[in-house]
Amino acid sequence: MLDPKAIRTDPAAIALALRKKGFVLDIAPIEALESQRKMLQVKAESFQAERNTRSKSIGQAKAAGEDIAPLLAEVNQLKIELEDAEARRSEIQAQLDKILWGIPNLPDEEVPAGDTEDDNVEVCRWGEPRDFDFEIKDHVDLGAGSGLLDFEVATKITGSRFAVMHGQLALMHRALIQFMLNTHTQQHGYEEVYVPFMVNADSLRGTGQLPKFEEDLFKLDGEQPFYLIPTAEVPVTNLLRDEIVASDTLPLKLVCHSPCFRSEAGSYGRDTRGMIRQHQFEKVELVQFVRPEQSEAVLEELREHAGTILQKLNLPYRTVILCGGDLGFSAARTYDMEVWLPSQNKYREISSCSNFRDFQARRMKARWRNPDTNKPELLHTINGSGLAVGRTLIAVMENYQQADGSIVVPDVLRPLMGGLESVA
RNA sequence: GGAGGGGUGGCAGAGUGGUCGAAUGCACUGGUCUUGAAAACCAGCGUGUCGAGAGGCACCCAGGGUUCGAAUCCCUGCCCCUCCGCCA
Repeated sequence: MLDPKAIRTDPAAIALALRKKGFVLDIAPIEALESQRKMLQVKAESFQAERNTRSKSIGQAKAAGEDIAPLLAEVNQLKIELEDAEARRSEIQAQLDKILWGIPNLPDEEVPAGDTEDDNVEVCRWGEPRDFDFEIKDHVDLGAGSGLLDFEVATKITGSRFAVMHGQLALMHRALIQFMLNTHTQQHGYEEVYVPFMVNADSLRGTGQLPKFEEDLFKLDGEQPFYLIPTAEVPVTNLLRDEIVASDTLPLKLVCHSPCFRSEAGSYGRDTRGMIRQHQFEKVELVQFVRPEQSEAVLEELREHAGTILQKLNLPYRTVILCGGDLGFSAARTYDMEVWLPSQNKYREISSCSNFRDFQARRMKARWRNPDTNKPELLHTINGSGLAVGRTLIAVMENYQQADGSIVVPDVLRPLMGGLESVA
């Protein structure tokens, strides 16, 4: 959520900044509702003040044994007026909230203009795509050849956009998770957390998936209105919802492995082949809570942490900064890390690292006590995948494939796979 | 699943429907004392919002309701605890 005060003071500037994200902010209704809200609030509060003092004097009169009937008659009219003003105020406030909770975060100055992913700007590149001297296969054919990756049986037991992995491939998938967690906890200073994979609506509102993107989520149909998490970002970031943390707990760096569940509504026909776009996938997520002045530097640091994984796996990748139109609802700035996929002859997203500034923190009231002012202030939140495990597995399969269809196990994974050198 | 008991400030823990935003203790911050520290003593110490300020308003799990007035009464939900049953 944006600072309502900022919207009040300079709505035109906010609207201009949001245009870069392709969001048209209609200022007039906000200003109209805001002025009504203010008027009604002042009115309602003065009625409340009046009621409070009168009620007190009734109490005193009663204690003194006086007749309170005339006082009661007086205050009755007041009560009716108060109820009316209060009802109108809360109606206006609800309308205002509906608008405010649906306004996306402001993009940073440095975010390039543009509408689609084609307008994203490459900022760096690492590694050289390998030259193959044989006809390459994609991960689907590689998996079918070895019998270790099966989409048909997943369709039978559940439906489309699911996969079943067997044997050594399932082992490699698990090793990747282990490798990522170990690296981030042992080398990058993150604390590992395990969290619920179902969350309530408040949590999803906090990080920004709700109220606008409910169709992207899987909602449970049981008695409890829970949702499956689309990313560990949701439960992990909400750890600090409604909390005020001491300054010496910052920066708080958390890493979490979780499954992620996405409905992929609206992406029919996209990436239908293979394991690129699934309803369920594993991800290792990095989340940091920091002092506001540190968030820019920490975003750079965090994307290096994600990059380290790709480098240790020796997978070629590039980093792009998302243009305004491609930027997510809650993000002020996002870098996508894209890994080289030989079968597609292009780079594909494998991590997304974003600075949300105080946008999520304001929605979830995540604060820290600033020792300089001794007042609670909003935190900044930063997160990124480190990495998407399913896509990392695809990248390893395709980049490490051999002419015979086997897959060489990357050096860093071997100790985690009982010394296995090749998956066939 | 059955039967009970609870949810109050960072923690512990009071609170006959009427100066209760809330006693008290601990913790914390500042000060006095001390060579220094501890102890003792004094003072301060929730969040949000409106206001230049004085101060107003709201918040005692959440949402409704009763009342002139609700932390206190009623309803619903959520959560926690104890016992029985069941269970990875």
